[in-house]
Amino acid sequence: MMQESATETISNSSMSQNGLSTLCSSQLEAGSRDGRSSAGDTSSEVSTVELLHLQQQQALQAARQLLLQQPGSGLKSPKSQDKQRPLQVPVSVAMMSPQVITPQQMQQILQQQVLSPQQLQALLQQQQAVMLQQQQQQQQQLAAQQLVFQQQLLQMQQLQQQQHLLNMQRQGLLSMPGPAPGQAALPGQTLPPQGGLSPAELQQLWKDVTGGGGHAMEDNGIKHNNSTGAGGAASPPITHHALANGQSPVLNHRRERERERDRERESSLHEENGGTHPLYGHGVCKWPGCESICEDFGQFLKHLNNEHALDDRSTAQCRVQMQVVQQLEIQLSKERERLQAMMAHLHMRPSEPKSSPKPLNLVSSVTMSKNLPSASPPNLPQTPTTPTAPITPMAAMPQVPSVLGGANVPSMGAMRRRHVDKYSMPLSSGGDTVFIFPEIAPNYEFYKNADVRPPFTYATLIRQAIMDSADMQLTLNEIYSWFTRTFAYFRRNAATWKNAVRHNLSLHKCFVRVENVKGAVWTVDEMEYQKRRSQKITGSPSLVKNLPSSLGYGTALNASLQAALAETSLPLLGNPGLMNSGSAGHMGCHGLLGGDPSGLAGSPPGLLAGSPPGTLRCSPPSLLQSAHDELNGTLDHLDTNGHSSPGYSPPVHMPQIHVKEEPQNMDDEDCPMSLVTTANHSPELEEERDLEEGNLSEDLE
DNA sequence: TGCGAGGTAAACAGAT
DNA sequence: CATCTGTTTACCTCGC
Repeated sequence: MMQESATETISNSSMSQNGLSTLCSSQLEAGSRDGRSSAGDTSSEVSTVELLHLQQQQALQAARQLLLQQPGSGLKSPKSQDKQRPLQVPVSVAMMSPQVITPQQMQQILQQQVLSPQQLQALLQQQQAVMLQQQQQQQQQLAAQQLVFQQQLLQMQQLQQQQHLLNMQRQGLLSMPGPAPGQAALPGQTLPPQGGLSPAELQQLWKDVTGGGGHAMEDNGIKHNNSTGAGGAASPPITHHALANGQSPVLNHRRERERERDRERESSLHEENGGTHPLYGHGVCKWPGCESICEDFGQFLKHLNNEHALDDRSTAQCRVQMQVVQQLEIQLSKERERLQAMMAHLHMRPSEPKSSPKPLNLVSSVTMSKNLPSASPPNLPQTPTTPTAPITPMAAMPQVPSVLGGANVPSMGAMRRRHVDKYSMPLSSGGDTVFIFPEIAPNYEFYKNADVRPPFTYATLIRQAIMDSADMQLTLNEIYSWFTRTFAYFRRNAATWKNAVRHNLSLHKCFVRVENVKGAVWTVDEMEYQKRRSQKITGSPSLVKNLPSSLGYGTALNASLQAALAETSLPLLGNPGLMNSGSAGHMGCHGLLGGDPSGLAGSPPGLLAGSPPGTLRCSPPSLLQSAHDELNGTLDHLDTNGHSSPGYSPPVHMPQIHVKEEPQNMDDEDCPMSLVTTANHSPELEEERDLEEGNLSEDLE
């Protein structure tokens, strides 16, 4: 819930517009059929959706027929695709059914594009013909005026959508991590399970596009598209967005022109912006996959114009980015649906009526009533530290009323967001921060960019920081840097939270100060930490008492139990061997279907309930799904003594080994959670003006 | 109601 | 002397 809420709030606007646009498209089609639908006619939603599906099926059929007529066409069945001649199917599928496109297909599309432009054109024409035929058969009257009106409306909304999408991209909200070695996709970019691209795959796509893949591009559709002149080079030959819905190519062309105008306008706006550019930060070009160093803004502009001009490669990169965004949007819609269902189940007010798209709202109507952020998505990364309009921290937190309370309100004083912390489990992966939050894991980027207080205790964060370091030890200043680097929230009020950090370091025995050559460093006494944690758990009678009934998110799923789960994997994190950032989004798939978390007696099924068995997948996991799955996987790794399966070795830095003090509870610690590795060196963070200086470079080492 | 956990503020001392 | 680091105490809210 937590995660869903945050994700929703981040991209709500985009999704809403997209959804509206899609709906409008459907209605447009329907309107041409029965001539009765209108933009505000919600009663036609079902039928139009069905019609859309029908049209997609028909278009798919047409594409298959066309391809089957071609010699060497490899379309026999979806299973018949092999890697030698894979593209015919992917292209057709990609155009007609975006949600079933597989990563391989996408890659093939981008890399090879076996279909010639003529074939594509023929395919489109045939698709259009089939659609028209279908319409003629079923349609008795055509309300021409309505059609025109709806087309206009559609264009408007398409325009808005594109604008917003571009904004989001440019603001880095949906930024694609560069292909830096060891860098993996962000949790927030985990892609949907329904055949979407995994972050790693998208990463590969970027590499392909930015690297050798560009040549393949030039040899295929894009170049041809340029020659056609329609929309210029920025118009991809296969506009996944446009064609995905099986809509008329004519309409798509129009949209492409609209987008082109949009891009131009945006570009000019940025150029007038005077030294700031969403693609430029900290002397580095933030164009996906670039990261070229630019001394100043002028040089950046030069670089941008030279290296990222309106050419085939840039177009392809832009297209991939669009794919990323679209996948995220699809995922967001699904997560939103799930959230709605969950909230409905819990008798909570739905955050938003699904049928009423709204601009980005970081504040859930369920719990938040103040500090309403006026920031739209584009503002989000730019104003994480804006004190006047802080993003209400708990807005993205779990929809548990007692937990939420506007922890970011400065006047709260000692008011706690007590258990919020326990819903989460920060993990680390040697170098790159890895957060596995059952509820908010995908929002790592969110916390990184938004002025939202992380729902973790200082102790947890400090431990995370230390475990995140290469040698499991940090100086105080490095801990500070980690805080500021990882959470936008800690880029202000430094005196307050730094004092709290010091206070916690001194207060908790689990933090051990070690005199080093360079000075004092802080380490984590893992046993002490676990001891403290287990005391928390065992000290809560309700934990055991409520175990049988903890089947949901209700009170039975109490804080103690959640704390046990939340911190389950913490000990593991320091093991660099477990951290393979390259497999982000895929790890944690092992043994996830085991189901019975016997090692954690009474583990909250409610927390795991979001994973219907049929929906579990290894690649790519959905945002929330992965968290749930990973939690399952963690539990599966437990034996009955609460010890984890092989893979965890105690941190060698541990100053003392406490053999005693075995956790009495069904200890769940030392269980590997799935490791969603995130790129942790986003330049956006460093843009914060009050960001603590220094130490940023040391992270890059 | 009491207790413990956690957050915040502050005082203080030693080191740099 | 200022700042940083580290310790300690006090007070607050919250959940149990």
